Amino acid sequence: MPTTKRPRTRIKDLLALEQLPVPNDPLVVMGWVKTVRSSGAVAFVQINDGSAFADLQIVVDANCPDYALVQRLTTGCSVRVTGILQESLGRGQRYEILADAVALLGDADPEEYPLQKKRHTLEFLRELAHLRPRTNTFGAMARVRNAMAFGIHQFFQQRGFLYVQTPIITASDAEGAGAMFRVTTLNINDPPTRNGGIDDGQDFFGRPAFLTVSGQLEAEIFAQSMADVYTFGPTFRAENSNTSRHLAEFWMVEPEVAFCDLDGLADLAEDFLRHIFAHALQSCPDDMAFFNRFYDKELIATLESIVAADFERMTYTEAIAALQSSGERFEFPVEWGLDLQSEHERYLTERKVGKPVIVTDYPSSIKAFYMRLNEDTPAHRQTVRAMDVLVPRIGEIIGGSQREERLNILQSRMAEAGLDQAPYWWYLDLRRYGTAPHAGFGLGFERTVQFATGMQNIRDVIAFPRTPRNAEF
RNA sequence: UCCCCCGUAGCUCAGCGGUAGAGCGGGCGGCUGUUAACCGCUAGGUCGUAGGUUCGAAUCCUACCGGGGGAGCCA
Repeated sequence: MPTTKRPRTRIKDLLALEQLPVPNDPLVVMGWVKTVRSSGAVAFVQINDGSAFADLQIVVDANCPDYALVQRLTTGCSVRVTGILQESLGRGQRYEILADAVALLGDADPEEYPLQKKRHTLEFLRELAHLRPRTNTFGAMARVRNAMAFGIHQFFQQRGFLYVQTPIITASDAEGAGAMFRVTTLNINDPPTRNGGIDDGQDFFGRPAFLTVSGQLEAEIFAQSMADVYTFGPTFRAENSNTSRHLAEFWMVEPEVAFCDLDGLADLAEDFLRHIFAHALQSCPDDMAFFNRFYDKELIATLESIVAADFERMTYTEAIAALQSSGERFEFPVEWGLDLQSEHERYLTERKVGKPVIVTDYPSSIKAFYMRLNEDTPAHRQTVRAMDVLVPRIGEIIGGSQREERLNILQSRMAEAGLDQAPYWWYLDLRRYGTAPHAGFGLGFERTVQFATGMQNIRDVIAFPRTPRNAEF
């Protein structure tokens, strides 16, 4: 087998060339075969290396010593190709490679290889999480997801935010944000007992430990010293949720900002979403065009309008009034004090205003203890400085609040919620020593990728989805 | 967790009480600077699993398993 010292050229870089290179020396490209069209005179092999949405067409004529080999290539094989870049004689692509040599790196038995050169259902591909990145959809998804993750860091870094890594294993519970996964080294078949129960003192940490449901409380610690911080990492919910919008393991972005109130936080959330959508559109135009064509014809227009326009803002009280006067018939009741249901959120963002909506100042009774209590509200209509960012089709994409920085009010709110203050001693200390106004939000990364790609099911925007009874890969 | 729908060839589906079908994909052959090429031939199935009803079950009933959609919870 011939070898070469020449480095591999990425398909993306070849296709981006303004003109043919001078001198036009032989290049080496490597990738996986998408499709082969062969004949008695000439064969065409389309390969993809993941660097770009587009495939590269390899032309192999009878002069090529590997012509016979190419006749046997099938979808899924990996190959190394040496050849000259030329303007394509056919339509459908600008450049192609005229092959001098083709080497088979890895075979893929066509009788067994499950991916065909045609569309598969997303449900089928979920069973093939190890091969689906080779498809157009999941290659595009991987690149857009990567671009959005980069855009998130870029947004915060440009604004001087500090990226902090909060723990994945935690002993605290962020106010029952959801059922938690227990982490233990105890022998679950024969755990040590004490006083009739499991002796947690003998567990690894000397106490019960869990996978985190949120990095918020730890991010607040850093906001109370570094002022502008964000986290971006995995979080875990052991809820038995079987929907197209929930995962047991998902990634969350959580900025936490000192000396910031809810209005400032809403501004930040709006700028943030606009930045990452603009970044996805700008850095992955081919992938976004693909999603627009095959998954949501309105996708690019919707994202561009979000990038261009201000979000609508209304208070919870205004939202309730709007719902009550809408003339719509809702399945769930609309009444001040009740939480907004999915159907209500979707009405507001899809029908009422037709763009993202930020709803603020929810009743304190339906929100978490750490959200800042509004002054000047009647006792029976107490509200907190909370906000939800609602977007069409997904519903809630961001939830956040200004935090309660006043120690006495925070303590009374915890008491109302029936929370034991002892485990939160450090959280309360932040209010005892140099407390400062601050605010933060959480953004579900997969839901944001869902929104940006038009993918209907959250299991198709993460490489290895974790859902109830599903952790194969 | 609740409600509804669906499990038939490698994939996508039809068949809905009476001898298991199509398209695509695969194999073989042909043809062509082709574009998820095209043309011909061909192989391929314990009809999700286990019970039940029936002379007879892919088809009707029950349970379980798996998948999907919606709801709740939320991000």
